[in-house]
Amino acid sequence: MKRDGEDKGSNLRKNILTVSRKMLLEEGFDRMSMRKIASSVGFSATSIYLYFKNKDDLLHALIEEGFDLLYEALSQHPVVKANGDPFAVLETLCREFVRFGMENPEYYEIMFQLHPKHMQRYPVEKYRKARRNIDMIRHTLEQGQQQNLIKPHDSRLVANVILSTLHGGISLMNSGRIDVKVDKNAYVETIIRSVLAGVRVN
Amino acid sequence: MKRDGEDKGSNLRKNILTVSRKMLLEEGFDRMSMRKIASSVGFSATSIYLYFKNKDDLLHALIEEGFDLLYEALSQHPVVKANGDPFAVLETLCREFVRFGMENPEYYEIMFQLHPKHMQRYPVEKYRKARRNIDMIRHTLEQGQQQNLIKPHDSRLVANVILSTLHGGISLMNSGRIDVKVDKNAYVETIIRSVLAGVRVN
Amino acid sequence: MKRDGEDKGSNLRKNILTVSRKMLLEEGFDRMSMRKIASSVGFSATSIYLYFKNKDDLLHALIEEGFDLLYEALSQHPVVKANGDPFAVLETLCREFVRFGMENPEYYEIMFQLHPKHMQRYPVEKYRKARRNIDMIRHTLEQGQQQNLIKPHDSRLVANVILSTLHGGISLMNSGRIDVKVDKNAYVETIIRSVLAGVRVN
Amino acid sequence: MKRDGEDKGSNLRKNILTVSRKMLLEEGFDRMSMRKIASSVGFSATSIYLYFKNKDDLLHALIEEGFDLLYEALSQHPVVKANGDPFAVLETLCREFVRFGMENPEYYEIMFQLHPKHMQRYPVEKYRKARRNIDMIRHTLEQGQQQNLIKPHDSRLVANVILSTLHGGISLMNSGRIDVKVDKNAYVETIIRSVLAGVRVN
DNA sequence: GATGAATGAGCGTTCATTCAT
DNA sequence: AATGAATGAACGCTCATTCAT
Repeated sequence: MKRDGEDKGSNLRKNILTVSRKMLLEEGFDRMSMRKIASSVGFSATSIYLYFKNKDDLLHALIEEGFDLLYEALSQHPVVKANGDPFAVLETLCREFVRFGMENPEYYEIMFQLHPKHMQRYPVEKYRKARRNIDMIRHTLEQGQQQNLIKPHDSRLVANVILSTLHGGISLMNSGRIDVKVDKNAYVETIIRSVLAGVRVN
Repeated sequence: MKRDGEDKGSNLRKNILTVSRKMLLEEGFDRMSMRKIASSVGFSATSIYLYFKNKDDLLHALIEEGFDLLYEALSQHPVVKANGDPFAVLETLCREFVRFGMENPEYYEIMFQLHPKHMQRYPVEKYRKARRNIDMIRHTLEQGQQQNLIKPHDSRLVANVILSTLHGGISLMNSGRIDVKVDKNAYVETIIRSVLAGVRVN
Repeated sequence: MKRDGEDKGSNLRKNILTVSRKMLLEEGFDRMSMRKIASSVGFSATSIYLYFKNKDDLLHALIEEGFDLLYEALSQHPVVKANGDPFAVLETLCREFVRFGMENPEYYEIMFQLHPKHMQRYPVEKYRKARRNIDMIRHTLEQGQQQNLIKPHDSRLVANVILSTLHGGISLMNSGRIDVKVDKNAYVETIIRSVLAGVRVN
Repeated sequence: MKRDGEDKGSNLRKNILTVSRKMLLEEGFDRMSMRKIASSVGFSATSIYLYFKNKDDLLHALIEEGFDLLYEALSQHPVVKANGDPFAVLETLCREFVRFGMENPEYYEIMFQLHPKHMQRYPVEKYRKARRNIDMIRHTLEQGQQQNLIKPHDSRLVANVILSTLHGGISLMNSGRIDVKVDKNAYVETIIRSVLAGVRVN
């Protein structure tokens, strides 16, 4: 039941992350405990500390994974890879972002909602991973601006505004704050269209 | 029967709420504990239970306070009371909402971010207070539509989308997820302008 | 909801006892709390202390009630009142005792099982009430002895033995320690018959 | 995986059981608390949970110990091991049972009086240990029946009745409900004799 | 006769973490 | 590389009781 062949070496680290992720997804962030993770991964509670300094450290690793996953989802999408019409790319980025957020609410929570108290200890170098995603949007905006498809505004600012618009939708959805009488699809669709409309050159 | 709140000018009850709010702001929701509140307010842990049935009850009282405060801020604003140009009213509502969110991050968190798990026990009658605010936006939209100033869309849907756009900005700001290189004022301004532009009849 | 006409005077005392008894029967002894009793009787928690010095005091009053009730059941039974054949009386006393114990398990518990810790403070004068019941058995035995129907043994001793035999049955039944495969009626019947057979002159 | 008990010669585990037993005796079951046990055994409250999953688990371990001890006392008695005259064996079993009950009131209470509420979580496999003891009585009865020494009644039923007769005596004695004027030895002796007389073929 | 305010003590339990091995 | 033993701190909550009014 415990260690089998695969657990050798620092595979344990990966196992811990996998289990944590699962627990995060299934039970939520604050129900995720070191003990439960340890016992679920088949090792003693102490062993986790061989791979993660403390709970925050593990948490930060999870966040990093989340940003990697998101980056993967965005950057590997065919439309994005094709790198054709900046507008189509932008739309894809938006849709993928929303999809990611709604399909991985707990991941999304630690990535974008987690209380700043936990972020103060977030290692600086890891912010880069978080920024990669917004940089994709920004980059796409700039391409569109060069082709006169997108309004010539400060791309950093606009990218952040786009992100926060999408975030608003995901966040309210995930925390059940959207009026039950509102159709979820229409809601998402409206948000995305409003984002695109906001930047498009008329 | 005590513990009902409204009745009685109980200072302790108010103190508890004040301290809780502060603790919420400074330490985040899940670090807010009954015991800490009690000791911080200078009473025994038991005493809190004279005024609040349990932690959720206290939490709900805080949320209610937040919605009252927000409603006050929105409904009492001169421009809103004047009830003139729907567009001006809408802009005011947006600005006030953002201001409220950024000036009261502690309230804002429990009002709009708190995990649904805690909302399950939220007394139904209090939902009305939460809805009052979005209804103001909706109502304004409808007035604008009648005057052909605002696009004729489903007002409920649009009101929710507006709210989530504003929410996205507030939320990311408050949780420190906005690029430090982005000017906060420009950021907020852009969001509000984009909201207004989105609904305006061209 | 609270006080109506009947509560005047020390009727409250009776109400408290009634409610306690109900709570005792429905929820068991250690779930019976002063607060719950108070709120259930419609008075403030403090009011109980006007009528009972403390929880033990209330408990002792309940025990006393129990013994009164038992005495009532035994002494008022037609067969007992008729005071005819001592054997018939003895059988009746046994049956009534068992019935009482099985129909009022929680009462029975505080009367006959409650941890001695609680009995140390039991006021001496109240022991008399407890003794009245066993004295009835004893008295019946002596009557039977005079008529040469019952073996001439120390009646006090035998009465106690009879009581403990019955008690054993009740106690094991009530605490679920009797083999499920044993028919409850046959079990009780056997016990009672064995008690009677044990004292009968052959 | 720890906390399984049998494995490991853990002193602490034994200490916990010893202290619990003592506390049970001195203060009664519902005054027995995990924290008091811990501090009495000289460890932190947390440590108990390294050896027992929870309070019920500890309780069940105590009960099990009790049944083991009782079984030991009964099955290892010379007369019982000799397995000669069923009547002598039966008498021995009765005497040993009573002796055990009176010498180990703390064990006895949880084994035979503890409120069923706590038995609901009692692991099924442990019921077997509880049954072993009554089965010895039953087995002896059957042997006696084969030799025409004991009345041919349903052995299961009779065994249960015998047990409850003995139990009644032990229980009332241990809870101080026996008239102080009754000689304890005569009392016990009478009970045992009445049990034996009840089953003997005349 | 009755209450509201308040408390100290206690409960079972979970948690992240440390340390010696 | 991994563990077992142990802990301090905390948590939400309930309880019997007191006291001033």
